[in-house]
Parts: sequence; structure tokens; C-alpha cells
Amino acid sequence: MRIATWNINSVRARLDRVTAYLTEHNIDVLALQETKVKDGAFPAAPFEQLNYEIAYHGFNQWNGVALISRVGLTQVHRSFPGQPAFGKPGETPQVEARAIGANCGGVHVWSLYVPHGRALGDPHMAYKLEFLQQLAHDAAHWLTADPTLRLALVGDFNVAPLDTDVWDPALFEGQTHTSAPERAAFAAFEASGMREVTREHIPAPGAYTYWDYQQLRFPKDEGMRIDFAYCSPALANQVRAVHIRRLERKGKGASDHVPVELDIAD
DNA sequence: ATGACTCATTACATGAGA
Repeated sequence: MRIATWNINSVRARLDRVTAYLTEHNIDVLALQETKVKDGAFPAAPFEQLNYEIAYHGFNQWNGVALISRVGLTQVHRSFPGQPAFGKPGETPQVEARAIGANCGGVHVWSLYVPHGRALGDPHMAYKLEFLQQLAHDAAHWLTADPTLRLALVGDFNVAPLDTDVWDPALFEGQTHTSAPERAAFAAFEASGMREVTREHIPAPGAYTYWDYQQLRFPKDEGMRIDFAYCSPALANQVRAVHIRRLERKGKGASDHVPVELDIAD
């Protein structure tokens, strides 16, 4: 089975790219982030015509996540139990459309869009840290309840765990994505036995998954590694290979992120 | 050329992204 994750930065703006990608790369399960579409406007038909099932979650033009599967799609959850809410000052905080989980062919897959953080000290940064901490807490609980669980937490984690995960660490001093609290929150999944399998299979520096649209970041290969897959031990032991589809960043109409795939033993 | 931000919206400017 091949499971992929991709921050698509609008599923409607890139519908042709997504459907072509599913076919060309023989994808069984695709977790999308930043679909940027409310549920009533999600373009489901093109996926159903390719014999995929689909579950999506979006309130407005921000965030939005989806799961697309041809190996089954049951037990759909549109947030995780501890997922924190966020809102502007004076507004009622909302649990945003940043997580959707389902059982896809026996693998419990979560498509996750971790909050950006905006700036160190911004309320959005506290929200980001809380989101990661609560997710790690829930994962630990699920694994304690069932140590044989095949669980995959995939998506845009918005954290660059190592200095080699950004092209110039000095530029990120005092910025989001590389700060010590963010890296600690990211690493907390390992305390519950989860394993970040993309690093296990692709340890080399410079394996970027994101390049900014501005300042020729892609042609100059000035990228960031911020898309990951934390797996339970039972699933991590079945991962045979990982692919980062760098070529999807090429050309007109590309997302700023590329797909990351896990090949799981049958 | 791998190429000079991009997306969606109570749209012609703004907010968000990283």
C-alpha cells in the first residue's frame, strides 16, 4: 500500500495536478492539507470517477484537510479529541479544519495541518505548541490502548526539526519553525513510541518538501523540510521506502509543497 | 531553464502563508 501526504495549497486550483498525480504514482491513500474550500464546494466527483472514496473537512478559505482512499475509508473523525481551538481576540475560539482521520485499509491515517505560528510570542505560536502537544498526548493514549495499532500521523507539521532542514539556519534565528519550543513539541511524539519514518528512510540533508514561491527559492533549491509522517511501531516496521516527489514543485501552477509517500509492506 | 509569490474572498485590497 502506498500512502501519500501533500499540502496542496488549494485543491480547486490544482485539481488536474492532483488527479494526474494519483494515477501516475499509483497512490492508494492521499492525505491533503490546505484544501482551502468549504465542504459544500469540494470537487469530489473527479476523485470518485477514479474509484476513490473521499472525506473532507473545511469551513472557509483557510486551512481544510481531506482523505482520499481506494482501499477503504471508514471511522472518519474531523478533529482529534484534544485538538485546541483558536480565535481572534474578542471572538469565540473555534476548532479549525486542521485534522481528519479515518481507517484506510486497516491503517488509521490522520491528515494534519499544524498551525503556522506566525511569530515567536504570537498567540498563534502558543496555539501551534498546544496543537502538537495535544496530538502527541492523544497518540500516546491510542497506542497504550492498542500497541498493535497501525497509526500514521502525516502532513504539514510546520516545524523544521534540524538545522539541516532549512537552507540557511541563520535566517531563521528568532523566526518560527526552528525554535527550541517547536522542536521540543515536534519530538514529543517519540516519547509515546511513534517514529518519524521519512527521516529513517531519507536521512540526507537537503531533502526539502517546501520551497517558498518568492525569491526564486525553488530554482536555487532554498527549501525547508516540514512535511513528515509519524507512525506507530507496528506500522513503522512495515515501511519499505519513502519518496519525496520533488518534481511536483516544477512548472506553472505548482503547490509550494511536494508530496511525501510511504510504501507499506502488504 | 527548476525562473522572479499565490490563493480565496461580501474581491479591484486584504489576510494568510513560512
